[in-house]
Amino acid sequence: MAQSTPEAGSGRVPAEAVQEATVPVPAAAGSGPISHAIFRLARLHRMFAGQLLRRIGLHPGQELVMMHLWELGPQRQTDLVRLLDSDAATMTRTVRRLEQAGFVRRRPSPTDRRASLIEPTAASHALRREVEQVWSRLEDISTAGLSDDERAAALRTLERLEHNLAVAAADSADADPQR
Amino acid sequence: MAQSTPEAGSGRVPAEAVQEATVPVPAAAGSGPISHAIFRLARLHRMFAGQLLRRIGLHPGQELVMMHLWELGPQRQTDLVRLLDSDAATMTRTVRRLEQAGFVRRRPSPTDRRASLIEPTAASHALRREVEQVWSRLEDISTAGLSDDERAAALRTLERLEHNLAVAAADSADADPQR
DNA sequence: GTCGATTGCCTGTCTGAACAAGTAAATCAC
DNA sequence: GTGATTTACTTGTTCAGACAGGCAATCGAC
Repeated sequence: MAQSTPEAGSGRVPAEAVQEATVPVPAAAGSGPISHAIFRLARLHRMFAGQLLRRIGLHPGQELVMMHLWELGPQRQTDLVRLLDSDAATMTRTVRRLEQAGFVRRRPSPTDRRASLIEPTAASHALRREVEQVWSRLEDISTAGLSDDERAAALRTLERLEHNLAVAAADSADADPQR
Repeated sequence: MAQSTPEAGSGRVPAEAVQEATVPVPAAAGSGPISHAIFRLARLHRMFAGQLLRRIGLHPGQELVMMHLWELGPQRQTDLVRLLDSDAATMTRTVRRLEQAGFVRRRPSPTDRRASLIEPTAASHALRREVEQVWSRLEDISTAGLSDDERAAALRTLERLEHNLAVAAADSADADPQR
């Protein structure tokens, strides 16, 4: 988040200052306004989520692993990778850190000696409500001042952009099938 | 991006498969639908930008530094940090890598012996058009099938969400001014 | 059964991003 | 001018994420 607001620290933040901080890339923004907006929104959103998660002892990304484990029960790493559309290498390290933090435990799979089952610990269940509060807080903040209709419209917009990118990714993926 | 589409690789990707890949977090998504949509959109967008940038020899983030240098001319690192709303430490390393890649050069500031001026090299100017093409391509893909009105509406939506988060960030920043 | 391919997982490496801490130069207060 | 503070930058550490490579267990074709 860097220095957030250099001139702040004392009193109220004027609306212009917020507007300023909202548009950190005024110069090169002319090129792709929507792309730039996605980029900036993503930055802020991730930063905010990171702040909230830090207070409960999780790093961004770890909460998603835990949520899946809480909902679905013990999973192999491969399953987690598929659920999160993540990377096996990243999952190896994320699980190890969660294990070191005491939030998950590994148990050898009874049917496949290559795999191990990752399961949430009892200690982790205390986190669950906090994680849900973080998500709910994030949602409230993001959609502050929006009516139900506007939220539905915003969701459709986001999903439409996502769908466009997903289709393009799938197209370019089977355009060069060298993997 | 991981394995994109496990069952693909042969022919066309059915719409359901795209939809599947579009929603990698179906389970825990019920909590904050908009937050989740932002998260997924951001992931895809970043991944796509990364793919395009990789072909021209840049890593995500580096292109923003270069765009500012091309537009504004030589800048101190502090200026770049402020323009990108980034971090001084990150900027130190990013500039070093761009320097090693031959895209920027450092020159000591004539007026401030603490600072150095970062300037784009002649070699870097060949990149400029390619970077602009990447941004334009990304914009086209993201907004495919949207009318001008819909693009404007999407932009307003994104900026509204961004504004909400920016205000909340500013508020929580001057709520605890211990920094 | 045996051999080859696939699957599950790990390590190494490189990148951005964030935080903490430190150094050196410039600026401000007196 | 002297001392305290601020500024510009660097380094160290830790995290996620992506890619390459590698090992061992499993599965499939034969």
